[in-house]
Amino acid sequence: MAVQSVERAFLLLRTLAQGPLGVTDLADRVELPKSTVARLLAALESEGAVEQVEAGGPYRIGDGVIDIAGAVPAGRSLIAAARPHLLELAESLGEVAGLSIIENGQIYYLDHTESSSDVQMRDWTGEYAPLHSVSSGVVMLAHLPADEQEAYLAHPLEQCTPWTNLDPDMLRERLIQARSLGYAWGYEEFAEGINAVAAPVLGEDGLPLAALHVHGPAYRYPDPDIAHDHGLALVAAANRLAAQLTA
Amino acid sequence: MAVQSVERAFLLLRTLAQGPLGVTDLADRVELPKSTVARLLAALESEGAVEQVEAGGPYRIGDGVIDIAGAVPAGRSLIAAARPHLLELAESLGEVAGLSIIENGQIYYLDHTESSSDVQMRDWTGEYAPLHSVSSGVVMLAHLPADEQEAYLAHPLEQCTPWTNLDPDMLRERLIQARSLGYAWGYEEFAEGINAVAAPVLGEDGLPLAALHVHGPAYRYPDPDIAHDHGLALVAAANRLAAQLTA
DNA sequence: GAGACCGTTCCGCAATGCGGAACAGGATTT
DNA sequence: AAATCCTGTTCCGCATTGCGGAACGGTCTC
Repeated sequence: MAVQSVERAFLLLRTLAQGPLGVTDLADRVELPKSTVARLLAALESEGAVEQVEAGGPYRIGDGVIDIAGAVPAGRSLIAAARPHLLELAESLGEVAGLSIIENGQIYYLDHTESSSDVQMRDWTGEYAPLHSVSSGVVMLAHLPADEQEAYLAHPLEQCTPWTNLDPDMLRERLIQARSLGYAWGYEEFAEGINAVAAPVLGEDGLPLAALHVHGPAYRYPDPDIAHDHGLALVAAANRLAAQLTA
Repeated sequence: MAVQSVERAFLLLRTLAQGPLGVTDLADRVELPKSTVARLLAALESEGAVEQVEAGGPYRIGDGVIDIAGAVPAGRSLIAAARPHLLELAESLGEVAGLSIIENGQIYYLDHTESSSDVQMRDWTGEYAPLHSVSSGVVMLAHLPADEQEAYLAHPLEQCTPWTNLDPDMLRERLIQARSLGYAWGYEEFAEGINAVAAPVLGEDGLPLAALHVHGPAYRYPDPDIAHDHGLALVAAANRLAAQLTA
């Protein structure tokens, strides 16, 4: 049994979210006595959660709720929006799918589907990776302005595995290719035994908002016959997510 | 005396708005017993207002609050989002700061900081001004599509003060300059004795959502040595607000 | 002037929320 | 391996708090 007053308070808030209402009207809709509604509204008003449009008149949602909601990290709604796309990718491609953004000049993993394969793999959600060492980083770097790309390539690059590509010229070539193809593969450059394909989720300005990727164990992923098709699947999913985010 | 449970529930929500916290930590910060906090969190969780990041772990703000806030008309959240930026501008530049949008082909002032200077100035919140006569209008007009700019310049322009610039060719030149600099100054063209600098808050499509401005009395504002710097400060604040709004 | 309807306020009552204590589980330390 | 610490969760006796019916003041309509 929850706290009745809190339950009722949120009932009032959700009802007011549909549009401003007076005490009597609100009481009718939520089927509570006017005095109860008035008292709860007074309490919500003290918290800034509701406000009267004019003295003695209808109530509406107040800045108090907006301030609380506004403090929520933007990435949280991105995760919610991307989640169905990740599940679809994981289902159709048969490997783990993930979502990441650039944060502090690195890849930050926001979300992953659960690993359902026989090989139990580590979940990188909440972790960071250098841009150049993962396909997500490569595809997002590829869509940053040239000066930002150069600034990144000019700073010391981390050798994550023996296969991590550190040569700036080869990396530049790789960025060009990623931009051209729309996706990129990474082979054991960040973690040994892990390969991944990624595509960028672009904003209307062409800058990368996020990246979607699918990764699997290097010993069986990818089968060369499917590498390009998986790349295209990532591009398609990323484009669908981008369209949704900018609608 | 408000409803204690509602008061406490919102205290928890505001505290969680600062970042996810566990029950014990939260109880310490709000100085309530753990069982009280746990019960209120359970109630808020039932409403979707909070959620546990992981089972048995920290709590964070939930979609229930975001959904309620999301139902609020956009202008209301724009004012809330812009407010801290206005206060910061007013504080750092030492003059009144304001927020406006284009409404019905005119500037509509949504909000202003309070005038703290020795010269008491009028508050234009809730009022309109012709686009060409104020720097806010100029910077937003500058970022509208060319056909909309031409349509505006083709219609009769109001002479608000003897200094109001009405020449279409000079106004076109001014729009080009505003677009190039990112900000614009207006000298007594709307109200005698008032100068203002403004920068546009642009959406991801490059179209103006709003404008931030700072204005002061013409006899002392701006000091020529600081005009460019204040312009840049407006640009920086507008860009930060834009980033926040489109996250 | 009477009636209708709104938001607001009051107050007796008992249901609800409170908070101390205890519990279960996981992590850390010895 | 055992003890300790700390977390989130649950329980339950108690009394404070919230409830809701009734009344009030103000505004609008007829």
